[in-house]
Amino acid sequence: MTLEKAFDPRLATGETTVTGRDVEMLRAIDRFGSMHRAAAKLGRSYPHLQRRVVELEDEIGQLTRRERGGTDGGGTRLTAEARDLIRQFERLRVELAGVTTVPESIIRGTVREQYGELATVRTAAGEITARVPAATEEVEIAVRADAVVLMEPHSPPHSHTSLRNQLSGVVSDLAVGDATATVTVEIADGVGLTSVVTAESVDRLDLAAGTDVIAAFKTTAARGTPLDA
Amino acid sequence: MTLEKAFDPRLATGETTVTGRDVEMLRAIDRFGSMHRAAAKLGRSYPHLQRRVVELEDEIGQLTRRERGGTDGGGTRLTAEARDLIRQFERLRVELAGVTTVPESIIRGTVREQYGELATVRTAAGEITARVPAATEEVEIAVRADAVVLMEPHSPPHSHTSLRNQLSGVVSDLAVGDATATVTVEIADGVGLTSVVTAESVDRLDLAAGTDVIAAFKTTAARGTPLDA
DNA sequence: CGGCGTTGTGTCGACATAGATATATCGTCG
DNA sequence: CGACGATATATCTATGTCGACACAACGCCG
Repeated sequence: MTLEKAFDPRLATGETTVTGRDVEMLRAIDRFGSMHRAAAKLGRSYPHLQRRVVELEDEIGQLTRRERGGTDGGGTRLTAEARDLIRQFERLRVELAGVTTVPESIIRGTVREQYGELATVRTAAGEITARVPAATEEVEIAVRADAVVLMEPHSPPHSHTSLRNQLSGVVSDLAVGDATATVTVEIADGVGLTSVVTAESVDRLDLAAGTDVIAAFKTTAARGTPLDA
Repeated sequence: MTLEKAFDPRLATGETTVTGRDVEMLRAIDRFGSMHRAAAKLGRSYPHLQRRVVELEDEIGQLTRRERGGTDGGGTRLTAEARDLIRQFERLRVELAGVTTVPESIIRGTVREQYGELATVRTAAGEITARVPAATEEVEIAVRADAVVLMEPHSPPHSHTSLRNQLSGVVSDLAVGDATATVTVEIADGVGLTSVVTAESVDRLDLAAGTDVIAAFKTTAARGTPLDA
């Protein structure tokens, strides 16, 4: 049974929350120039759509310029604020989609020391510093593959960067795609760390199954979730 | 009007989707040992809760061991699969929450060349390679602050890493918190790139307002969203 | 054997959501 | 002044969700 990650993005303000349906509605109004045609194209009723527009504007401010009468009977156009709203929502959707799309690596460990929102965690691959909620012992550390940097093993020590977790390992799996490649580095027995890099980086770092590499990631990119509770 | 990013996590399988409410229900069953008490504590009706458990099990497989009769009247316990499900959901929630919590930097640009899912984009801060949907011209590139690596400017060139975007700039803002710090680097006039690093990295890299630094991020961590549409 | 606290069902009604329908209003044009 | 196509609004109805209530089945115990 494979469970797929999914989500519903929302933009919330005290009272109302803007949903994907609302954004779809605004897009349709923008494209078709009137709420009537937007409602028709979306297959939803005009009265509810119209009320929703008013409701949103009561909360968020003017989103449309609605005019009735005139040679074409009138119509509705979006304001710049509405377009900003759409862009903001789209960015959120893309960012959230990244979470469900990008592979993540899970490393179990036990918390050694906690510093505010950070902690050092002992794992099979050595000590890792990560974001960990307070007062937890056993944790799972999750690292997104697009946050894992691969480095040549014999390069000078990278002490002058903010990459605090640097784990040496061996490439155990390499899937080169169109323009990107998914690389899994075994950093300890049975512990893999997956990274998504450009195909160009695969060439530049001379990566292949069996290659020695250093997999690095920032403390703030590693998130621990409690295992107990 | 500030709109807060929000989301509803889900775990989807062909037919049913597991919602936060379902996970909360499983947690309550686990804690109180019976569906009746779980329903009471959650303030929801037993029949619907019970039906939902059966419905979920029909889709996902056995989640509970339900027993009736006996000295204590029976009760319901979770299976290991149910606990896995809860953990998986919690990880998703944490990852998605990261998106709404971590600051992101937005850089506008125009696509120069597209390679599959990647593209080089001309921006005010120079060329940047990023993930960009096909057939778009004007884009906004979003980079999460926990994916931005800070490096000393005079260190040897980091050509032996998978960090393809390396932009030099000046620290324009520095907010040191409990254990982490939010650093904004001005990489061009009016273009800021925000990074969240550990307080220790601030010391190690000797960061302060006005310091020269290199801000780097992976191509796969930069996501473009179309501006036109 | 009856009591108890469960799990398992069936059914009803309250409530919110959304489409369907009807009507009023508005402003330009022929 | 009437037609047209849009906005604005009231109201009815279908639908789905969920709590409320009722009742059967189960299995151990006193």
